[in-house]
Amino acid sequence: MAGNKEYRTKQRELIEAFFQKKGEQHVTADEILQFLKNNDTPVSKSTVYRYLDKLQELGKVRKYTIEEGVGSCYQYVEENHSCKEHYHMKCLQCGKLYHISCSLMNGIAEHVYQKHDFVIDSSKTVFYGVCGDCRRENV
Amino acid sequence: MAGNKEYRTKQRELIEAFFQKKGEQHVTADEILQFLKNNDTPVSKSTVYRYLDKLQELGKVRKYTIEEGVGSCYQYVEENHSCKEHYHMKCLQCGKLYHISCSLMNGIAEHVYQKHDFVIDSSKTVFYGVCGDCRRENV
DNA sequence: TTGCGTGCAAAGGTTTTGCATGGCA
DNA sequence: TGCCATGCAAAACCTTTGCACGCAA
Repeated sequence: MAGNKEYRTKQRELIEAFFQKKGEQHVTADEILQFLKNNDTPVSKSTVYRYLDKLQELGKVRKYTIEEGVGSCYQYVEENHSCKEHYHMKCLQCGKLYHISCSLMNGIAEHVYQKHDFVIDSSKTVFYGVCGDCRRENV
Repeated sequence: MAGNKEYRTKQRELIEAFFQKKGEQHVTADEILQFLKNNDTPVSKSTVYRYLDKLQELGKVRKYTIEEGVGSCYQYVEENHSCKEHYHMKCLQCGKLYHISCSLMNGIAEHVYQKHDFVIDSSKTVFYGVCGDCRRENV
């Protein structure tokens, strides 16, 4: 038959707990690994990656590829704000990643769709520039 | 002294020729490797990656990370169209690159600066999504 | 001749996979 | 008990690096 059982295991609970703790922050596979190792509850790489894939399929997590040499980022999708759209801004100097979500920014996708015939995938779109902190430091 | 010599070699000419041929399409390191190998003018991986880095530094090529398992994409920057004042939209399906410039889009940078304390570098920012042509084809 | 560019192979990092074992239901 | 999930190690991937040799100027 269609063997689609899903087991609830300790490892999966730990991984989800880490995501909950991080809220809407981005998390890398390695951060999960390290955190669990430091808490004396190590989980293997394969398990993390496999479960990350599964969570992504289920729509509970989004996957981003922002910079290379660092690995992909994963972000937990809260049940309640599942459709919350937002963009990322990455500072080219300090490398920090910011989230922006406001009415103007959230209207961009609609505008671009209406006027430019293009459907934006905000999860893959990153604004590059320089953040305020770095700008002030540079003076 | 400031030993900043730049040699013009056969390998570099071949790589640039490939970019020229591809126009504004995106290209992966592997595509360059394969194309040159099929043309009986193989070039080593190291050379491709090293020259790609150099081209990027010189601003002749832009580097994007779109999907993984595929590697990074590189796009040739035509000398004449300096794409400074507007944004790019890249279709994730056909790889085509579109330019958008309109009052609303051009106001984004100002808004983000005023409200989010971040200076956008529009030349490095790319909107990812699906273009109208591909969307209609998918139906 | 000078010193930048190249090729090869090895190393680097992240992610995937095969297989035997473990553990949920 | 039946399967799914796990862990380990090895492999697969893309990319970078060290070193000796080649080649443009």
